Amino acid sequence: MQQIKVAVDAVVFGYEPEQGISVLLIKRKYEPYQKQWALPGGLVLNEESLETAVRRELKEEAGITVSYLEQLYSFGEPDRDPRNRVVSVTYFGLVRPGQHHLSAQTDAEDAEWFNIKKLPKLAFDHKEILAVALKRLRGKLAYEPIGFELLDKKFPFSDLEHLYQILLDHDIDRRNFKKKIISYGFLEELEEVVQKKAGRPARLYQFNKKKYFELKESGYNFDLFY
Amino acid sequence: MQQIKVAVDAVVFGYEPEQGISVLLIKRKYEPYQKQWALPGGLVLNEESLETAVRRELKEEAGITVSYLEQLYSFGEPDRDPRNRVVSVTYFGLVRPGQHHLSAQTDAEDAEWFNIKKLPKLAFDHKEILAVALKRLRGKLAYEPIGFELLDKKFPFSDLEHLYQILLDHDIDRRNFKKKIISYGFLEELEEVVQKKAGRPARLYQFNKKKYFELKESGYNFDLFY
DNA sequence: TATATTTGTGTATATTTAACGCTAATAAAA
DNA sequence: TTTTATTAGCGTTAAATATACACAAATATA
Repeated sequence: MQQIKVAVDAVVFGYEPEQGISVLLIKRKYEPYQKQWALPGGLVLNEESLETAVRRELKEEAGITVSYLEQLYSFGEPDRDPRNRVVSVTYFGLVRPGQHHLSAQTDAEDAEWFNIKKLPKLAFDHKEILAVALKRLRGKLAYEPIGFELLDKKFPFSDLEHLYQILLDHDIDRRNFKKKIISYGFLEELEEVVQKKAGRPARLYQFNKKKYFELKESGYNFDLFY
Repeated sequence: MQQIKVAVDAVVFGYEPEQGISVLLIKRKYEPYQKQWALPGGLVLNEESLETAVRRELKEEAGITVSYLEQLYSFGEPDRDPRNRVVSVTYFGLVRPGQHHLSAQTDAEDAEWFNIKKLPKLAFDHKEILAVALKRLRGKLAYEPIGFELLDKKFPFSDLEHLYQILLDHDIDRRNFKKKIISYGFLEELEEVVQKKAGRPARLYQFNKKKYFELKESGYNFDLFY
């Protein structure tokens, strides 16, 4: 008789120009790893799909709705949970800054954003899961315009620049970067401008998903290593 | 009380210059979908890791050992198995031609290679799983030298050419292709030659994993769309 | 009013990719 | 044994793409 439970866990990233990239963690209310930080997640209900389970947990534990969600990897080592065997199907999510605020926790004692460079000790094998998620984030950024899911719907070009700089962890040439992104043709320049601090006001841009999918269908291949 | 079972399934591809790309299928011995073709796989034992489970099933059902294995995706829709809910963690495998021969079936009535262009009707949601695997195969081929896992250890260059041609489904320029592959520097040209049918004998090459990983570490990025 | 800060923009050079066809070596057929 | 068919092996040029690089415009702040 098989004695294995199925859970889902989510690695949700957020970004703000001021703070950089953060990941959503919850503080566990119960044993094991009581009061330690962990990825949001939990057991899958008998009748719900895996994705539904993740979205439900994110809502319950942190009151959050993601703008992007995809399956990441499944972790199933026999001893990854000290209680009993649990296979966890993990998901990779992104939220926009406007959705950043956290609330409504049930199973969790607390939910907070942690900068990915200042992480606490994590429960279970969640450190490993997070490492896989970060690798996916960096990888995807290079060949899919996933970065837009981390920005507001309308954003100044410099936000995008900055996002790539910190994710790729090196400076980029502003002119060449803009040239390349613009050449893909899935960004719309708006009339509006925004004033952040000092300096010249910046035009706002928005991502056009429809155009992106058209390009993708026609076999275009996005490529932003740099 | 959670009532979900955990299974593994494998999509294993093989390649032979004559036949092209094939996938390994087994004929089911028992209900449901009795006598239909399906992907090899089965329930995970309580104490074994997921990967161990896949390798065990491949051995039991088809007597095969893969040269490459990685996790593909997890399928968990509540109704994907008519008996009870089963979450399947699927794997993506490749075998070399020398390992192609099949044998030793227990749960399976039969095991056979099917050309990916001439597939039978499949049990469960296995058609969908296969589609994801094919997408992965084509995708990976373009940015990782995974093709070598489908060839013999020593192979003439034309085998590699041919493999890419049928996978990418269009002609490639032989000269440019060779130039590009050679430029990566992870192929070794051997003294040996081989005579296939008519025509000039071909030099044999072999893949040098060590050099490949060195290149990869140093941040090289393989790229073979074309 | 001067200074600091951020946005916005073009060109020249180097590198990479793409297009292209003939000769060499062998087996098979005449 | 000669001819024919088949596959392997190889270099150059043109086009496209990527890279390096610096100053002016618009605003807030001192």
